[in-house]
Amino acid sequence: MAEVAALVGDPARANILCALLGGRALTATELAFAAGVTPQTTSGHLGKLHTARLLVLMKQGRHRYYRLAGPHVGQMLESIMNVALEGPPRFQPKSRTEDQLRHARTCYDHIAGTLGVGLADRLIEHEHVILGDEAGEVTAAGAEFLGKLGVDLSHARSKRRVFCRPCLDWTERRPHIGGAVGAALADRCFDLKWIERVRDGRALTITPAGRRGLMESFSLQI
Amino acid sequence: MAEVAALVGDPARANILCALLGGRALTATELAFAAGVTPQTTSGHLGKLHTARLLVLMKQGRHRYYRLAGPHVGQMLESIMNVALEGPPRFQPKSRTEDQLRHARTCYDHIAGTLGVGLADRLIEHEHVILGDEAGEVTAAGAEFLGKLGVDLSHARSKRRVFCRPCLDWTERRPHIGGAVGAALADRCFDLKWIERVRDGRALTITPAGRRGLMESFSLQI
DNA sequence: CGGTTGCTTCGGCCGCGAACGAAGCATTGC
DNA sequence: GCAATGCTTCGTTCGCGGCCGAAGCAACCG
Repeated sequence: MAEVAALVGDPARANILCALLGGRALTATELAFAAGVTPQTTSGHLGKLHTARLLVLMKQGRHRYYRLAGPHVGQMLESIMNVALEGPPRFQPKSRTEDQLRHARTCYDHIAGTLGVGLADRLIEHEHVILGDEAGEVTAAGAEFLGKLGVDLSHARSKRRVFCRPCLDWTERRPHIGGAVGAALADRCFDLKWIERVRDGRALTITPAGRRGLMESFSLQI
Repeated sequence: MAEVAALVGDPARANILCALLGGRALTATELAFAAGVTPQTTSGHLGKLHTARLLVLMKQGRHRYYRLAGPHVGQMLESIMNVALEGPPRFQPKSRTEDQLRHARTCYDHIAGTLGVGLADRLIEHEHVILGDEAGEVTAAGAEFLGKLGVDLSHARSKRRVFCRPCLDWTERRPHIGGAVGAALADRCFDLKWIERVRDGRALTITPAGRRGLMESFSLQI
């Protein structure tokens, strides 16, 4: 157990894992950039994370794509973040990308940040979703609403993962929607080109079409 | 975030935190024994864990009692253990206390191990409790059953914490019952003297009275 | 008051491991 | 074929941090 924690406990590796919280598989070089160290150092870190089975590897040509080994790893990282937030206030320089992250980002595979919390608020307000402390459910009205939006709920329901759960947002400190429903909603937003990924990181931008769509469907002013 | 993980990443500190997962407040010397290092080294570790607010301190005479700062810390530790279990199989020597832990132990404030999973199984089997992946609920029949046993559910319900949730058992690899319900049930078992703590650790022994009671109330053969 | 116990602070030793430079393999492209 | 790119392995340096011995406080006890 200490070994796993020690792996996350190194700043470079923590950066790597956070970058992978975006949910996408990234190459070793991209991760080297994210970690802020040279490729050869990164390679060592990736090797350790891989043999400890925190990451899985996909070889493709001369690229090596690394992904988190599964949701349990993401959940662990989130819980560590939560504890870190309860800690003494830390000095953290504000930056451009930091603001973007606060605004909208992916959280493993669903939407977080101001946008994620806003979506959750609207869905709860209209009783499309009921969100408890540890789990949530989509109402009949919510299923219809999301269905009209084009979100594939039946596919989400068939998956072997938790259908709907709250996920504590580390910037807003309020829950957004995770689980299969959160992932399906995020997928649909990508398909509709409402949101787009920024470079290699977790940050998202809302497109003009997204601005319109969110206003029409969710009455959400960005 | 890396700082928090690094704190857990040291073997001595990991031992301290695991010992405190028992839910009780322990003195610095007891924790030194649990960690396997000298008191002065332990003191340094406790200082760090305290300033990082993973632990809280209660001074009582010349003793200093340390406790986990809250359920979020316990939850983090559990999630790290879960990931550690998914990792490559580790060589772990079997010991007497290890067996005791597998058999019955506290998990922060509720019952885990063979006993904890057995209790959960029986409650689910009789539809006294419904347990999902991320949350659970006590049925009307279950409330009556637990009430007759003397478990104070109304008090548990009034608390500001999650009422009933599954907690993945790291030895049995199946869920037992956590949350306020799990804590209330454990409290009652202590009151009835069905179970007793072993020394300073998390391990529990089942008393002869407990053996009878568990058989009569839960048809649980130990 | 000493004496004991519980815990912390100080100082110095030592080892692990993170970091990078350089070189070694693969894969792709011209 | 040669060169470029992507990534890893090797070897070395070096600094952080865990560890303990000794000493310093603080609280109880006679």
